[in-house]
Amino acid sequence: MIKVFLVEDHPLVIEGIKSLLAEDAGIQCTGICSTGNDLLQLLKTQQPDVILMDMNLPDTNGIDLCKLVKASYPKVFVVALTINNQPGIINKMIEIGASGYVLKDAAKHEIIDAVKSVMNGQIFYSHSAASAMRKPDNSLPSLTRREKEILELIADGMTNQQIADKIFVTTTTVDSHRKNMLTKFGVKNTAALIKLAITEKLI
Amino acid sequence: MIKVFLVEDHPLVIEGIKSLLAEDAGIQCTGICSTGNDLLQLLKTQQPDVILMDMNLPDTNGIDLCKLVKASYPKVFVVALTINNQPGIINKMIEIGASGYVLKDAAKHEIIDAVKSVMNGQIFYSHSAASAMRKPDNSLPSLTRREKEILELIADGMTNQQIADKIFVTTTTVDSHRKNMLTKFGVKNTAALIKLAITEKLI
DNA sequence: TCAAAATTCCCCTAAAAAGGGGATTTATAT
DNA sequence: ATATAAATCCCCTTTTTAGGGGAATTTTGA
Repeated sequence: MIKVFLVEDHPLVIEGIKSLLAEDAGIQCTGICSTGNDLLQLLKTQQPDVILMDMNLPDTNGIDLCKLVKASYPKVFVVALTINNQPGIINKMIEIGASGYVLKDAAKHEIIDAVKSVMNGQIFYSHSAASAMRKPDNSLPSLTRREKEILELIADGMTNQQIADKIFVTTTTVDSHRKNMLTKFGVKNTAALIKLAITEKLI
Repeated sequence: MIKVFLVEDHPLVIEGIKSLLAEDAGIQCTGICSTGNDLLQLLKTQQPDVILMDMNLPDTNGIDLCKLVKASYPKVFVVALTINNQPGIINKMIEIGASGYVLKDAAKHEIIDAVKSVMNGQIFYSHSAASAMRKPDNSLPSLTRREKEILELIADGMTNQQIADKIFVTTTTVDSHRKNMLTKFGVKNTAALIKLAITEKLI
């Protein structure tokens, strides 16, 4: 019997997954919680074989939570659940020790497939996650700490001058970072940069 | 026996709602489809009492689909399902004839409550939808057709000049629209405008 | 039908961003 | 230790946007 924990904050999705898992006699859902903290508490008393973990939790994000879980319980398999298929995030999750990635638009059977596959030591990708990754070079450049900080201030409507005053650098520095970002993302102006940053969840 | 159609494209949410509805003996789910078109086809052969309708479908949006449904089948109650609680959309849906609005983070019982309430002729809001509306003046100005068109081009990185050439107006016209949007949303520059437009799902 | 909203267009100036070229000093990771 | 990346700073010019006025013509909804 495979024991599964479910970490998910949307009651409707919880219901959906519960009822899907219930259809398979070899799988038992032994724990459900809706926050990262709840999961960490629950893990102190019992460990499942597999954790189905939503990437967008109220108190944390999938990357950090997965890191924490794998650090303390390396033998527990983590399968990421998410609505957004960002190849960057998928790779990041696998890198830090997750065993699978299932998009919420996955077909019904894919949840059960995922649980069983990772128990065999395989890495499982749902059909749509796999196709998202197959797309040629979908990997975006990443923002440095400073760039992210500045980009967020730009998105808030601040000018180079205002940002410079706020973070105690000169305007040329801020402008350099801005131009750097335009170049590295291959966009022509700030408007396109902001759009890309938000839709790709860089900020 | 209340007959319910479910229009939803995420298999996991379908499962969740199906299993929730199955818990109530007075409700029967007589049709499930995942696109607006499928719903319109299905309605030709049979009409339910209530339609639970996701607002984000692959081929259409909730507003348009609800309009179409209510135009042909005014006696069918429509309950909107959504993950994002935008007070503007909530009001719009009720305005065009929907009978309820349930957020996907609603508690389990709220789906069944919603179905039963609207059958009694009431307007039903899930707890979180209701609290979203109670927030003082959360309503954002809306974009006109032209403004939306131009804003999308701005977000794609085009300058006033390039947009003007594309839509066959002068640059001053494009600039007027841009400035209008800055004013009506109370933001200082285009970067902040794009951020707001994307996060509020205006484009 | 008729007022309100949307769309279009023009003037002006000042401020900000983009595009080009560099260069130096910290960090940081192999 | 030492390349590599990140962060800082400077020059220059041109383009674009912002901020301040208006005003005419369509559309559209009540």
